[in-house]
Amino acid sequence: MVTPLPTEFYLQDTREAAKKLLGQLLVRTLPTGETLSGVIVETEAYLRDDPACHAYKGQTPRNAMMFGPPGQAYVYFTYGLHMMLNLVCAPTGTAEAVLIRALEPVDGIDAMRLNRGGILETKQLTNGPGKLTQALALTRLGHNGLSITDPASELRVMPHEIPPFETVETTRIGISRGAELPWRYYVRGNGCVSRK
DNA sequence: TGTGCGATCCACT
DNA sequence: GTGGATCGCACAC
Repeated sequence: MVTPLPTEFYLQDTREAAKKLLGQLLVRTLPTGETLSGVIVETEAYLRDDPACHAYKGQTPRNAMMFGPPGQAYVYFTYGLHMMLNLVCAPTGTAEAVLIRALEPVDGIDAMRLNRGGILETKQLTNGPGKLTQALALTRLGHNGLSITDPASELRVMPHEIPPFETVETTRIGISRGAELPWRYYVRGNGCVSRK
């Protein structure tokens, strides 16, 4: 029986966790019992004292989940349209997280295509943070605060092996403050990465 | 109580 | 390559 990555994984340095999450398997179980999954191929780290971090200015009802224990999902809504999936890292109260930006679909590709509402190439299903939450049917009300370490959880990160790959470190996307910090990581050459 | 803007995506040029 | 959609939150008044 394979178990999810343990809570301890999320207690290491958040940038290290962001790097090591590349190649791991994000698994989503639907209420129907159907399983959707994808390999994590792109992440970004958001740290305390990081001006781009939602928690930079202190705790609010919106970002409260980031201040909670590590190993749970922080799902939030932005641009009036999109959901973002983050994994909370560092000890309770620290408020650091890893943004999951892209997946390579593995299981449940037909269901993902339905959730995305169109005939799309497989790599188009989850090659962006707003797209992958839609493909996996993640919502703020339903999944914010969900454990990702509990084997019975609807959403969890499973240890996974993929062929050796090169990790690219670069600057983060879509932010104005702290934009110069090289805390975005992706699998070089993977077609599902959101943007070069 | 009002206003500005954001860790984006997609259609259209 | 560019701009519109669209809404919750933070902060100013």
